[in-house]
Amino acid sequence: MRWKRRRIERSERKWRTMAVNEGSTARRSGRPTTAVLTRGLILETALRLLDERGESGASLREIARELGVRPSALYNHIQGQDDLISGIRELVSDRIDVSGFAELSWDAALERWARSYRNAFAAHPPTIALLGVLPIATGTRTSQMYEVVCSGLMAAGWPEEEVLVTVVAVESLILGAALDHTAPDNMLDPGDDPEAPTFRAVYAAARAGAGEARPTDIAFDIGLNAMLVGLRARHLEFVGSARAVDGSCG
Amino acid sequence: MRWKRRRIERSERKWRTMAVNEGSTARRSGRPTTAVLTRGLILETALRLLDERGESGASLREIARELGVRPSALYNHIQGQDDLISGIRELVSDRIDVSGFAELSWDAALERWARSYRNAFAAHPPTIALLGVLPIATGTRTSQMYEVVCSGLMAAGWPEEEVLVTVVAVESLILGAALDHTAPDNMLDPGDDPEAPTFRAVYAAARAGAGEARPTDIAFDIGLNAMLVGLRARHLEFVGSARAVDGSCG
DNA sequence: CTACAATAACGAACACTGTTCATTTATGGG
DNA sequence: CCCATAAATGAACAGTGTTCGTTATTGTAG
Repeated sequence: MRWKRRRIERSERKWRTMAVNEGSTARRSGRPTTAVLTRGLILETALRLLDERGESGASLREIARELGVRPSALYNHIQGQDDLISGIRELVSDRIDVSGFAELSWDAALERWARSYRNAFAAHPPTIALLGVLPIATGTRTSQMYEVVCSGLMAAGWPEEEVLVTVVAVESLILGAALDHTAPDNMLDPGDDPEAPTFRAVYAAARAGAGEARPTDIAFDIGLNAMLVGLRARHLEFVGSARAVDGSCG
Repeated sequence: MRWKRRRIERSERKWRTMAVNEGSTARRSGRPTTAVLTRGLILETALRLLDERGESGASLREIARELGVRPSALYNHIQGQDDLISGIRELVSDRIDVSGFAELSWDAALERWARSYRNAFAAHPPTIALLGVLPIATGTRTSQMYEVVCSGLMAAGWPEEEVLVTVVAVESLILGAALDHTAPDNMLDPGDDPEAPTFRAVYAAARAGAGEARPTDIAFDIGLNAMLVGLRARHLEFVGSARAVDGSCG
């Protein structure tokens, strides 16, 4: 006990000496008494900066500055940039709602899942492109999400070899829509291009028809509904169409 | 004339002096006799490097090196990186096939357009994410593409305020699918995750069921077909369903 | 109680990136 | 014939991710 105190006293003396030279937030070299960083803290900070400042605002140096730490300190808790991105993706994936598969019909569940999926990533634009490319680690919550979705479709009678491609198809629409949601509202603005009169008229009509809502949201609605109509029709081919067709042409 | 010649002779002497010190491909300062760069040449080189070496291989410095030029020389022909990306997008957009709208029914034309659209960008992965975010310049060939597609849908009887959102909906699927096409084949591989048995079974079945084809291609087929089914149904609501329904229940 | 390994921070350096600017040289129009 | 303009170089700047050596603290085994 006494020895420990003595060591601490020595440290405090040194620290006081540094504190004179540096600002109050500066930290001298060596392991700090109480840990400053955590993998979780780094990931949450990264995601927050991503939201607040956009893609460029979440560099390792920015994250380090926000945490009051030198960039190299981050490497004690994360492998590197790829690892950081994977972690962020897990954070975002956590917000995807798969509860519908336990309560609703397969198509209603798929719709709820798709909407929350899109919203989760639309809220964090820079992660979209990254998500599509990096392999998902096994044993993660992302893996668990796919498990629930696939189980739901299987239980509803979809054939085994058809389930995954169907999920991927819907996922493509979701990610594309999330990407579109990221874009500025005037991305497709044809301006006064004289060689694109129809495009111009159609663009104006879309903006007017949308009213309060953003066109990109309406587009996702239309796309998702259209795809669900098509999938329901396809589902009938597998599950037996007898009951569904009966009565349609009474 | 004499003045000119004398200047040239001086230049040549200097050049010979340089040539001793440097390799044969080195170029001294000052405007070269025959221009080395062109905006078009830069864009094509960039796209080629993008394909050959992936996203990271097409930095300004890499492009400059490939062209035997210093990075700063590029700025005489392009505004900067954003301008470079816009130019590349135009190059890729050029390969999208809109010929169907002059020959086929609206849905068949939309399908042809969608397939070539996806293929064009799937061939150049890194441009996908960029495309979704940057505004398109007016008066470009991209703008012209939208003109043709929108005109086609208008002519088929789609209501004016519905055309653009419908196009955007299909485009979302296309870009999402192109993004998915980029990902490695084993991206969704659940490995031997014991907590995801259905996911594993479904993954194995999808790979087996696909045979030669890539699952990502099948997923796009399913998604596009499903969406077209839904859009045809929606189209009937606008164009009047009398003729189409007649005979379906004879 | 004390050595000692592991941990977690700093700080300097490296190899990149996009971009700007002054300089040098060549071309083409008044 | 001259001079503005164009097109290249080369040096510099601020930024990036990453690695490495150093330093100080902690936990643990002898």
